[in-house]
Amino acid sequence: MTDGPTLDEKPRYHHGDLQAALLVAAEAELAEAGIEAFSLRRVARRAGVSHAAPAHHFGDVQGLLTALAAEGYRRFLQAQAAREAEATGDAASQMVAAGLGYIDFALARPALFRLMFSSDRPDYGNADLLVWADRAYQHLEQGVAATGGQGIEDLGAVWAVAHGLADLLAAGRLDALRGLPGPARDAALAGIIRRVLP
Amino acid sequence: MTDGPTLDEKPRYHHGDLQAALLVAAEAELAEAGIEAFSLRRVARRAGVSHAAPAHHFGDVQGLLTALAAEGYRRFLQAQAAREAEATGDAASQMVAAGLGYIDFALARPALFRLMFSSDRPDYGNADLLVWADRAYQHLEQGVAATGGQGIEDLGAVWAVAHGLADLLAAGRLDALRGLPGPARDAALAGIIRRVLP
DNA sequence: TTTGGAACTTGACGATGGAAAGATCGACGC
DNA sequence: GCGTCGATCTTTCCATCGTCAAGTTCCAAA
Repeated sequence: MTDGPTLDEKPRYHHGDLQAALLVAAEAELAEAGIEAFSLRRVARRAGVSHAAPAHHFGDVQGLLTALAAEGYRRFLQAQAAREAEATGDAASQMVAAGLGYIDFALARPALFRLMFSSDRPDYGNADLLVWADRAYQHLEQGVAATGGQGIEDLGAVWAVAHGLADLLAAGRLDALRGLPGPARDAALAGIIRRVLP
Repeated sequence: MTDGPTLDEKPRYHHGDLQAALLVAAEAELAEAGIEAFSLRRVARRAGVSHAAPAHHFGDVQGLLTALAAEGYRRFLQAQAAREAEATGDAASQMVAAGLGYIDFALARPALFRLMFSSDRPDYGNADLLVWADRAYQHLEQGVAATGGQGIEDLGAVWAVAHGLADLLAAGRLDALRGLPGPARDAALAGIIRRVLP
């Protein structure tokens, strides 16, 4: 990972760090084409490599999309952490912040969000993906517990609003809300999330 | 549409009602394969017709999926109406019932639900699809207004919980809730929905 | 320096969606 | 009854896709 290939190297037979380059290319492809038009061969072209090269690192398309989804959950947690860092320390505010981070992520990377939450293509038996998805779930669980929530009903309520807002906004179904000026939008979303807190 | 072809007719060159037959086949294909593996040629085979036959009735895959999505919104409204008919007449109970119908639909036809809410493939410029999607939106708007809701925040709150619950449950992400015995599940879901009512 | 394995390429296969061109059929005018 | 014309459906062809098998290039350890 350290001292990777610089930009002005002459083309070599061995790429150097194809695995990472393919992930970058795949994310770009996903963002531009969406999951439903995602093409492995285009990803390979994007990375300047033959169409069969990805197989060696990821097995098949599913392998690549699985790795991408796992990476997605990592960023997903980062987005929530970023909002939480800006919020006051009480449990309710932290929970609201996590929800806003959830929504931030969906709006910033809608195709990746869809890959993670509305696609059959990643392999949810994969250990790495499971770990990161589970980490995201546990983060939610802890946040709900901190606000005094108990049981699946409290957890489901918080998850559902956050996820529902994220999914609808990312799909362009709640443009009246999305179109609000930044702070007003945040306030409106925060107000909605607060309604379901225990 | 009346006196359509009976089951025991000999195979004819002209199908009789291919348009309808293709929609039925397409829904089966969608339910079995999902959107991401949906194959137009398999739909044609299912309907006992050449792979190019659908083109004449729907143009291309997008046309067929668009028609399917429009049909989906019709059923979606029916599912909500069914729950509303069983509920008491006060506005809040009606709103909760609509939410339960929303969830019923997503659980009964997850792939169709995903086509309608998480796919780029239908053509949302299509007039028929727009009409039905809009009808569903208006139904929600009226329900929220009846409970005294005003503005995008009240509407967004109700839509988000219902949609979030539906999407997460359909994706198998809230199995602890889904696994509850029928009445207990309904009660839990109703409790969650009530939290966001104005 | 040799050599074995990892990284990558090339070429092939079956499946897909769409376009083009031909075959069949029903309905309407005469 | 008889054409004929447009709608319906089939056949054939093409580019693209994902995967597989076999070959090539390169690195690094022995």
